Amino acid sequence: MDELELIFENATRSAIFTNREVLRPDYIPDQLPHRGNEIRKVAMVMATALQGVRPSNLFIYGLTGTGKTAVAKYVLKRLSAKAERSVKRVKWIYINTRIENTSYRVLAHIAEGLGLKIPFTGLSTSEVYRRIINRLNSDSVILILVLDEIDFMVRKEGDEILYRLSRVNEDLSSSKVTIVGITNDIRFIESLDPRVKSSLGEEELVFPPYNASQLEDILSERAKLAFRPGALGDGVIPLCAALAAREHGDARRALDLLRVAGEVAEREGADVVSEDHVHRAYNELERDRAVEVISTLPLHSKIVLYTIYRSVGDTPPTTGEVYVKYRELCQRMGLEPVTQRRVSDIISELDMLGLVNATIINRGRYGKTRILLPTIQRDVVLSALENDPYISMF
DNA sequence: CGTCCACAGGAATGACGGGCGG
DNA sequence: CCGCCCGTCATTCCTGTGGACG
Repeated sequence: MDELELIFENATRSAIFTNREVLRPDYIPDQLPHRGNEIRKVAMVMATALQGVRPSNLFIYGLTGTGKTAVAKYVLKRLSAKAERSVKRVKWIYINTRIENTSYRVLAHIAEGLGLKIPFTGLSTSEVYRRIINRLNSDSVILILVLDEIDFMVRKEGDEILYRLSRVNEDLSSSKVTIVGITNDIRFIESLDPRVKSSLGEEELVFPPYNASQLEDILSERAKLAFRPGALGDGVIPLCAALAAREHGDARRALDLLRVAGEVAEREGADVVSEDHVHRAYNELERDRAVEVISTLPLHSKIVLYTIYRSVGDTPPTTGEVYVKYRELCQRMGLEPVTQRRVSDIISELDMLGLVNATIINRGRYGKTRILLPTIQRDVVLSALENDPYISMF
């Protein structure tokens, strides 16, 4: 066997995985462990469609990786399968408004889902809306619209499409439309126009985060499909679950961790995934995330981040101290520094991105400030910053 | 017990570049 | 293609605040 043949063989035949696709975030399993209550609730709300009655609009809230999307898709898939054998026709369209992030694209997506041909530009949004209405009126169907990550669209476009969609039934005679909104931002609901809020939230459902033992069940379930028998070390799944549980019980993170751990093991030619592989996978994921986030930061945010991480070892700096160092650095780099007010906002942004930990403290006579603690390994941050041509010049 | 520190963080406004509808 | 709008980064001016100090 020649060298290339060997490489290709190794790529196709894994000592670790039988099917790694089932560990990817967009995979929808047949079983959704520990979401029985949620599945039942969604199903009960949606079931009226089978009697030809419009289901109530539903609002689903829950942190990332709590199974919101998976449950919604799962129930609706089952529902439409059941409906094929009933009198009333039920149709559902899934839209991720983080991707279809303008009202035009959302409407165009709906129109396409109804079998209409819509150019990606050229029509006004009201024209697309009109065509959707016409189509629905010439048909008799219960249409369930799933708007995932609905907060993204509203942040960008305002809630006027939601208002329009929530009242679409007033323009319809034979067909009916139900809206299922999904978000992980709880404050988002409060920011809505009260009319939209009451209409969209006819039914509400909160998805609690998974705890460590529930994550273990989810991982075990998938691992059966993903890994070769015996390819997983004993402590691997509990460890992945524990690490992910620490980060708000995010099942997606847990699955990523398990998959990457498998890939790390595979890369080194091990035939069993060990706990050590999990730790390395954890670092790798954290590193990737940090590099990704840091590389897209504006220049001055990078400089502020740099001053915070450079001073590790001394006592944790306050906003004022960081600002002084930041100004020095700007001068050395020949850049105009931004104001302290702006740096204050930059620090808040870095805090929200999880790149630093900013805690407000009151030192009485010595004022109120924030102390900045690093949250990530220093070399990860510094090497990510090196990628910036400006910064690497020092 | 009132001051006053060292900022937090809200509001208004502006420069700038990119995308979109007409 | 052009004007307009919108998001982002930034400034200016501002009011708010917990508690050590005198």
